[in-house]
Amino acid sequence: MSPRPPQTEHRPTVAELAILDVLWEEGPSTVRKVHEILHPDHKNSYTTTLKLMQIMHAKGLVTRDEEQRAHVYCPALSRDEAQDLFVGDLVHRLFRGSATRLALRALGHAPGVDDRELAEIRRLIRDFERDGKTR
Amino acid sequence: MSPRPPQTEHRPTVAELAILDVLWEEGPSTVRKVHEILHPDHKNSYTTTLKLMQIMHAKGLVTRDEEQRAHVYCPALSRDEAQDLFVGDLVHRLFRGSATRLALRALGHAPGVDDRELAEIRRLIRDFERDGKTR
DNA sequence: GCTGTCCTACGATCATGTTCGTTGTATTGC
DNA sequence: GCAATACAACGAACATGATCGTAGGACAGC
Repeated sequence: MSPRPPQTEHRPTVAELAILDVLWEEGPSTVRKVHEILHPDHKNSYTTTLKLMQIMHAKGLVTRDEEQRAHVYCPALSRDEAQDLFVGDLVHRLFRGSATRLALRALGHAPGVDDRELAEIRRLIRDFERDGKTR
Repeated sequence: MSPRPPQTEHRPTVAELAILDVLWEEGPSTVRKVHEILHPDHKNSYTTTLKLMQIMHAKGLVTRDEEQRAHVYCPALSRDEAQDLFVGDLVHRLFRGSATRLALRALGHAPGVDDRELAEIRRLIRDFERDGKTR
């Protein structure tokens, strides 16, 4: 019922996000597994992935089980939480604080949604907001 | 009719975005003006803003008119273009490539759009995409 | 028990972004 | 003309992120 512990002070960096993505998709994983999925071509060194994940652990972005010799890592924040963090940033930095504008812009990127449909959704949203819901 | 020159190789950084934001809102501006708007409290030094804008010029993120002693800077990319750059990144990094998912998540942040309305929009989009438009 | 393999830990290095002080030059007010 | 002010241009310093090499310990197979 209590909403959540503080959960994270730091935003994940680009490289960290790539690692979190693997953990979100694959579930609890060792460094080895993450590394093989992320760099099957071995263009990056294993120790790079290791170092990154150690740093993430220090930051509190992941937790780990040290029972086995090869530690098992889990994400400390959900994909949804990360999405909210970055959506909030983007809205603030580039969309003058309007999440609606971001949504419409994103729909412009979506396949299968053309201009006519966009206009329809836009009208819908405008009507909703005009109704003055205060959540 | 030709879509556009290559326009920009580099993504603006956080500090650069703040400067671009001023240029987008205020139109062509001197370093002085940008700095006063960005740091009216003078917590940052003028030369910091200057340096940043010089770097942006070197990167091609802004153009400038050097006729006057105080050069006048213009953004080299529009807000819309910048939005597309970052929306594309975010969709790729955090939304498994689905711009629609980003849009819906963003609407979750929008004031005046409640869950019932979100569901309605979601259904609408699903229907659109089911129709198999290939743009 | 030795050797090779796999793991963690850690320091070093490099790239990039941000901040600021200094210098030199133009402009303005007196 | 001279002093004060405003500006551009650097270079330097610092912070952060990303990459990698090396060292040391556990563990397997022989």
